[in-house]
Amino acid sequence: MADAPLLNRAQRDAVTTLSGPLLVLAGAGTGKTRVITYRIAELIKSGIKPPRILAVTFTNKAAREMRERAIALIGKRTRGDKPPEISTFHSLCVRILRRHARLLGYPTDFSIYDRGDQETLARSALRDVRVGHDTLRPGDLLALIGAWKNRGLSPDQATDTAEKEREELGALAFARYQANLKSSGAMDFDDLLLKTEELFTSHPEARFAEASRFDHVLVDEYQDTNGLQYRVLLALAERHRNLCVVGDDDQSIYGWRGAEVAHILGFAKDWTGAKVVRLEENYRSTEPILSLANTLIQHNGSRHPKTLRAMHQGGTPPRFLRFEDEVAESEGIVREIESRLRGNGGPRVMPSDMAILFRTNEQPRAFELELRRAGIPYVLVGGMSFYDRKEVRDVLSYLRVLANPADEVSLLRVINTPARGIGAGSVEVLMKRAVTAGVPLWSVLPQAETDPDLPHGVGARVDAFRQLIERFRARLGREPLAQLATELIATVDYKAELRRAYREPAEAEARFLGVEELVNSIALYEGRAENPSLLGFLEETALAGRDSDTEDERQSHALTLMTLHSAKGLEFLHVYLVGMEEGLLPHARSVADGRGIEEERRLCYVGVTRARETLALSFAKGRTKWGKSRPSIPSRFLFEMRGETERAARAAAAAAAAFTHGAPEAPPPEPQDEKPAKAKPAKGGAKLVRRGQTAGTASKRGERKGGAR
DNA sequence: CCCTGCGCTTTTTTT
DNA sequence: AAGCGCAGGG
Repeated sequence: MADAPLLNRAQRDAVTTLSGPLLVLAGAGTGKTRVITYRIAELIKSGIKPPRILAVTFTNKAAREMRERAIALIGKRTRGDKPPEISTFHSLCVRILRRHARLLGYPTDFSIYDRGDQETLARSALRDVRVGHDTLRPGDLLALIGAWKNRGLSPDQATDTAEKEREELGALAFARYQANLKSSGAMDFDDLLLKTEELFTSHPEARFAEASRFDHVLVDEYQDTNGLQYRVLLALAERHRNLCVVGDDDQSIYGWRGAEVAHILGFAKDWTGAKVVRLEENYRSTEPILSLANTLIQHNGSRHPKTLRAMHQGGTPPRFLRFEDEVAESEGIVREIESRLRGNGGPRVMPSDMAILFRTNEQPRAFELELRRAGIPYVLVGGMSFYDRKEVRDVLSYLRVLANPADEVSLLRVINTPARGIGAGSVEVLMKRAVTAGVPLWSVLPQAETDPDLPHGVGARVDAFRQLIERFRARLGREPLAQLATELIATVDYKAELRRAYREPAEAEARFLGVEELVNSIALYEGRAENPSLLGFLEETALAGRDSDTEDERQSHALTLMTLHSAKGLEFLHVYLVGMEEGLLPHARSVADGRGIEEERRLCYVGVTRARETLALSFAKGRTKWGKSRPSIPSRFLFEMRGETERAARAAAAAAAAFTHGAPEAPPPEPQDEKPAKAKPAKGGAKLVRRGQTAGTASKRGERKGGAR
């Protein structure tokens, strides 16, 4: 967007309307980040003190970027002054809660439970409430709990509203889940918002104090605000009403997480006198790409009607690529990328100019393999992250126990890792003691030595473990954290544990590198933070684990692989949107109701509008799932984009038939001439490139199979 | 208590 | 294909 005019008329309007509620309906690529940062600068110019401005984003990465841009704009003016508060909803709430946790009966050093911890907790809660034979899966329970928390329901209220049996079971497990969180002195992601709301309702003075810290509130990606976030926002902004929200209803892709488009659609009603500014001039994409996006999104019924105008004329038409299967898809696309990197057939391209976008986290596998073979640097955003690795989680759990010994999920994880003779049976005995006494597991460990129910010798081992933790705990804050962590890892001999668990020496070594990397990140944190503390480090890893500075650094010279959800807000010169198939995009689980399809369509729209200069959409005729190959039907969106509504309907019908009968042997989804690869280019002239399985492809595949064994 | 191996399920997106 | 839970032998 470097070549956009300084500010166009609408942008200027949004930037200079300084007070009262303001809704900026900003289409994709219309410069909304620019509007927010310029607005912050304008507010400061008008005399508002920077720290009295709060800007809220959805990801830490977005917050970091906005902070940098804002500082670059206002730098001189704020010398010596505190900067504006720019953070995500979650870190904002953590900061609020740390100040008032005691009022809610939580320790100030409460732990933050991420998705992995939530699953552990969900699993154990389900074990406790199991009735009869059918039970929920942890993932299903978490989805239920998330929905309840979003609506602000307590476990009791959830029980009252439960209708189906699985909901009753879920509500029961919810009660356990929440009780365990509480006794662990821990909050999950939703709790951070929920407890903030609770704080604001039950302690008006705390709410007043927090709301009084700001005169202006700005919110990015407002279309993805859920009920909890909305209510926290309301509490912070309702006094001064200087609330500026920026978003695009066409890019609302978090409905499954409770995001309500209603919030952005109804903003003018919720905030009387709200001014509305529309940004419709797109500075990102070339005209053919944008027209494809416009055609697609017009198939959605419930939306603010708007049409983006391309400021960049000319450009190449998007291409549609057809492949035999997911392996051919990755081979074909990576070969094309290789040739682009060499500068064949056009200007030379850097890896960082390109992105491969997909719907689900299993899709990048094939691409990773090919990219590694080709020696092309890439970063996989999201998915199995560094912090999901077993060895990293183990060490983090040790650290979390040091910070907050009541943290039960972490304590249970490390109490016998590496194995120190405290088996599952003994842990169960200890747990019973804790439950009966109504105290955290940690608090009953001192009595283990004299516990008659523990097998001989176990009590002493439990006590040795407790003393080990106490010893390190006492040293917190007195010496560098990285040093403490290194020593702890050595004392428990975690390296030996890895050698035991991974018989392949190379793998054990690689795993230990992960541990060392974690220690490095602690050292980096200590160097960077103003007031380094164990709590601060853990908070960063929990809230920002997936996007760190180092990740940013890597991304700056590598090709990006990521989900459509992660791609929101970003842009790339060249985009490959892969796996354009029924069941994948739209995803099978979203097809059930009409509303689901619209969100999938928006997701596709987000993908298309990430591209600046070129866009390729690919699909495979078949795809392997659990070792079995199944035929695929081209996505209805491919047809919709090209104005072939009739064919889109047929693809949808074929998909519905294939999914309901669930037959892998279903007849070929549609006659040969239905395939986009054979269809005539639509108006706007999409150029078609066919890539089937060639002899070269086949032999290459043979090679890899041979080589992999 | 610890380890191995068998069988069963798995189908979305994330702060 | 892969990860998890569980049973059975050291």
